[in-house]
Amino acid sequence: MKRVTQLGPGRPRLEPRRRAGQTPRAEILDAAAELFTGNGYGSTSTRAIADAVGIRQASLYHHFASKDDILDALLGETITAPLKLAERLAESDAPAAVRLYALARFDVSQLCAARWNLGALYLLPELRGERFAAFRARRDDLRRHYEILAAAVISEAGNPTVPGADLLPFRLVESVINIRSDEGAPPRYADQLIPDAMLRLLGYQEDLARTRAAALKLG
Amino acid sequence: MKRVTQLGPGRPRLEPRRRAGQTPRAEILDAAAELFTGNGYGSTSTRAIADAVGIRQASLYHHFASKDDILDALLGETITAPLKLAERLAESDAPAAVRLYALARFDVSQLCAARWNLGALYLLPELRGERFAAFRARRDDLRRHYEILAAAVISEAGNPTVPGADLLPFRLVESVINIRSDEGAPPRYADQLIPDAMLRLLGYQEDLARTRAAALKLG
DNA sequence: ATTATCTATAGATCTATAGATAATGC
DNA sequence: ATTATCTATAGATCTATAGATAATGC
Repeated sequence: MKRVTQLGPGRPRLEPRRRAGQTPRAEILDAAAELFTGNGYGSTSTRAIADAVGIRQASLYHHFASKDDILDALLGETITAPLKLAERLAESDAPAAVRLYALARFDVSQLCAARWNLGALYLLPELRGERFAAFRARRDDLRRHYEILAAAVISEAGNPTVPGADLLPFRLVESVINIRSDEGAPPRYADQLIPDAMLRLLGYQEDLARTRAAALKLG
Repeated sequence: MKRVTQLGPGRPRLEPRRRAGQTPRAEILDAAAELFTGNGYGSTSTRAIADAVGIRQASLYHHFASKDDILDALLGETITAPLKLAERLAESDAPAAVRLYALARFDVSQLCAARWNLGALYLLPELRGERFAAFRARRDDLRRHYEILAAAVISEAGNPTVPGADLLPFRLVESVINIRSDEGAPPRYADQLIPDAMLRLLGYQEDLARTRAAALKLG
């Protein structure tokens, strides 16, 4: 009879599988995400991660060369999809407000729906090092996409607005991370509240329901 | 001749003073703030703090019982002044928009001017524990002051706005922390950009220059 | 043969305590 | 006497490596 703990080659584990994920790599990432967001990155030991997976501490090193590599893999996952959408939207000829709405809505939905609030790790001082330069560059890219779209919305709307307002849409999206962290859950209807709020802030006066509908077709 | 390293009783240090602060306690807090915001909380050892101050690791324990106590003292400092102002403004009979403007402007100015970007520590998962319950309660208080003022602005302005918008002023203030972290410096004129933006978001249509002037008299 | 795990451990930390020492201040 | 520092160290970690073992798959 086949044991549920055994999915392929390799010496069997002493403990049954207990984490989300079909591969050891996915199990490790799920456990690390829970611990990093729950107890802190620097305060989480490789032993704690291994214990949460149900393997020995040394076995982690078969899948990741270091704790940094685990963090990098987790952060990378969060940025790939929105960045890809941003690049696709940059090619679109839809109005800037519709494209910004689509990007923000997608990004907010992902931040709300994710199993763990990984966005809370973006402010980690540990990310300053060379090790995470590639991650920072991709995140900067995403931020620039927001700023370009925001500037275009301001210009297309043609209404007076606060100078520097183009910085704020990206930060409004990030605010979902803080709300989720403080209140234990994302705000209700965040995927509507945040995009609506950012367009109003940019001086956009058109009908938001229509803009939203157009954005949904783009996404 | 009196040595500069000696400010009072106690065995002399082996190394000269080098940190901001007139007391050992202040020197330790300054060094810890630099390291916590630069390298991460969990990744900063008590030895690293002591080295940055120029004392022995064990000497820290004469001033703080644990690393947690150092973090708590740092966080407490950041919240005291804005909370005090919020309590004073709650008594005022000025229009809600003026009071919200005054609070946000003060809070943003402090976040921008602070020697270290301590706000970046607010998302630390380490703060979830019982140890930091008092800090969390004070921060929740401040957040509620923002939400009450924001709801009052929406109601006084009487213009249509996005449902849930009352959550966002507090988050716009926090965005200064993220901008400072990502760009290395606070946004120019943040103390005007952020309060202006939040009032517009709440549907406030009056003249912002006049509101700002009234807020400055209140502060 | 390849893979994923295991056991064992080296060497480097890290936090916190005990107790000595060298100033000031009464 | 009081204070702030020092030296020394116990005991508990923590990361990463070396090498053995027990599966699968060809």
